[in-house]
Amino acid sequence: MAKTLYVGNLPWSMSEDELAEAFSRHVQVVSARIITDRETGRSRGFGFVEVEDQDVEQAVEAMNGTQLGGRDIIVNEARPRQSKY
DNA sequence: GTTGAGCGTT
Repeated sequence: MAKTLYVGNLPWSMSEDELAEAFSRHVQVVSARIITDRETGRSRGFGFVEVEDQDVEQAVEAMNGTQLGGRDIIVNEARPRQSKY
C-alpha cells in the first residue's frame, strides 16, 4: 500500500524526476507528480509524492523543511483527493 | 523572461 504526500513551496523549475530522486534517497518512492497549471502548463510550485505506507513518517521527517532546489519545502500527508468508491 | 499561498486530472 502507498500513501500520498503533499509537497509545497517548491521552486518553479522543480521537476517530477528531481522530486522523486530527492525522496528516493530516504524512502521508496512509488510515484511523484508535479502539479502544473492546466491552462498554461507551468508549474504551480507544489506536487505530490506517493510513498509506501510504512515510509510516510520517515519521508516527512527526512524531507519536511529541508532545502530542495534552493527552497525549504513543505512535506505533509496529502488530503484524500476524492473518494470515488 | 512575470508569481509564492496552497492540496492534484481522468
